[in-house]
Amino acid sequence: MNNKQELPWDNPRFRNWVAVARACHVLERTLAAKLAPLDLKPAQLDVLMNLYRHPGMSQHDLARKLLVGRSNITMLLPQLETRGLLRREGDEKDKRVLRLNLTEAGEALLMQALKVHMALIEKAMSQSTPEQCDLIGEQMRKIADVLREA
Amino acid sequence: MNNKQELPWDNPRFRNWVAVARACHVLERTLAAKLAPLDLKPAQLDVLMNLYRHPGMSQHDLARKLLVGRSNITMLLPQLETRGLLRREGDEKDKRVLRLNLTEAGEALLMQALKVHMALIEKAMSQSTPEQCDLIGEQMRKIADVLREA
DNA sequence: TGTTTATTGTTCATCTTTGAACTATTATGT
DNA sequence: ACATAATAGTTCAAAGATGAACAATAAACA
Repeated sequence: MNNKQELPWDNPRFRNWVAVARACHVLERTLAAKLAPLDLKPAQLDVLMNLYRHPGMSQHDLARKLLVGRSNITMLLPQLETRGLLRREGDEKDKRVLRLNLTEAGEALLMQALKVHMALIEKAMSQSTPEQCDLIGEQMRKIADVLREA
Repeated sequence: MNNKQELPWDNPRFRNWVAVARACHVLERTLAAKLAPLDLKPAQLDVLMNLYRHPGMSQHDLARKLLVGRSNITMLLPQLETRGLLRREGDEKDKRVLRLNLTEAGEALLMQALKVHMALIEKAMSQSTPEQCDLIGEQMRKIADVLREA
């Protein structure tokens, strides 16, 4: 009666993915700790990074990039706007959308935070050779693609 | 004056790690959706999985395994205990600790949830050859080790 | 033994995240 | 043009996660 399916823990794919998830979790927590002195959280850093790379993007686009709901963005932005790290200005052609841009201060803080983030990732990824590192990135991009259609 | 450090996005390690983080995030969200019919969240599944593998573990040990605070466990368990998925019974030798065990129902639900989880991971990891998959797991375990000392 | 220090689990206040309902605006189709 | 759909952003209540402070128990050690 006991449906003794092959136990996942005997499956390499399962074990290896668990390792991926754990590594992600640990790095995220570590990043949060190292970012604390800048009074910045990982989620906020993600916002700054995306605005730097895509100036003038809308909140909707930002939410999609970050894989979170729009309401999350609405709650997240005021903190950063009040601190003078970004500006929200209405689009002239479409009065529904708000265009987002980093301020000088925002860009400056981002650069500081990126040093921290970068150092952490260096530490993590320097465990691998450049070839291994690229292979990992490539496979992960495939995974994200394949799952987004699921 | 502008400290134009090498921009992270030009750095393969950075780009590749971002891919890892995204893949994790997408899989987590997808898992949450697929687990909804079982009225189970990823965090709860993590609990059941750990109790299955380590019967009788304490809340403290569970928290460490899951990389969360003890209070998190305290808030998480009553839901599962009320549903009859696990039992908490005091250790006789050390009256501080509570020993955790799955019930029959908990084990049954776990098996169902594992099918879902496993299918998702299969889909994700089947993008890679077994060798690539093992390499990924190996590197990720290294990363987790190296960061936990950070 | 008796006192101090550590450990386990809980409580509580706070902060995030989430999704559904809502408003305002634009697009679509007849 | 007009009615209907879709879209951008907000609000709100509920659920989750976090860390500090706390009670009970155990360990260390003088």
